[in-house]
Amino acid sequence: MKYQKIGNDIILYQKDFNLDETLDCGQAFRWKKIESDYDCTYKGFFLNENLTISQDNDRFIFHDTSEQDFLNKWVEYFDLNTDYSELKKIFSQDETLKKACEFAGGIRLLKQDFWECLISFIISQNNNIPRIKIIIERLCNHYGHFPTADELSGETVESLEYLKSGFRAKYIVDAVNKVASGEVNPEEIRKMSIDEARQKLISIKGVGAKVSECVLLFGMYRTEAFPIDVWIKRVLERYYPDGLPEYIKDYAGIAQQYLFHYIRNTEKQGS
DNA sequence: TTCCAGGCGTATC
DNA sequence: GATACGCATGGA
Repeated sequence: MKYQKIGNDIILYQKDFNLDETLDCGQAFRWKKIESDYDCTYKGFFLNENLTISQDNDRFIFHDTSEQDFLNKWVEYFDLNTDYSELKKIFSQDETLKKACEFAGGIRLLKQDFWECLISFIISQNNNIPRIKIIIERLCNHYGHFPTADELSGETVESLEYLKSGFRAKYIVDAVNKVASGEVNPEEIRKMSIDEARQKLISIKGVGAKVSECVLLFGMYRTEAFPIDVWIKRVLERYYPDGLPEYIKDYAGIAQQYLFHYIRNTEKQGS
């Protein structure tokens, strides 16, 4: 990893990384694109650490970031110690995945917070990405940050009405209750086999196969997790009637990100 | 007006 | 165990 400290910024040169593809592909919901003189600039959060990050080709600027924060937080969050060239080489043995990797090869899997992912993907069900972002933003504005399970523990369906999250409010309340009480414990889930972890997560009302898979993939870096939503269902029916290739298994979730972005952005145009 | 959105719970067979 | 349907909300 090649980086240098210049003034208050960290400058990183990095391949296989594109901010638009990574921060606006439906895996994280708290990044906003802002105007700048760079190719693009995003402002957002990991937990409640905020960051403004810009990109010019393979040059990245972590604005107002100490070397310590960069190394301890952001290198981890953006998964910068993983060799995505190597992953894409493995994926590209498959024709469809090869196209997906070529279409948006700058996607990286963000190592997000478990709790934030749990709430975010409960909100995501039968919902669209712009509206998911708005609901999460209302929640964060209300508390001044993304609230913890303890902070939310007094909330009810009625008190959450301002979120306009519809039928999902009762699911948020159940997730809060189960996590705040310790019935669902992230540190225990982290040690479980993936099947045990799925079972545990599904015990929360409003968490089913898809949401639990997203929480494991995005919130616990379980790269073998493979969320199947309406788009991935289409990919599987069209390109993988006999199942996914065995060699992607350990990183199926990362492959899923390339496939999700590919089908969603090629199909939208009505091709 | 109707349809749809990174699904899930419930009823019914 | 599989399948059908309702669900809050808001944009297209």
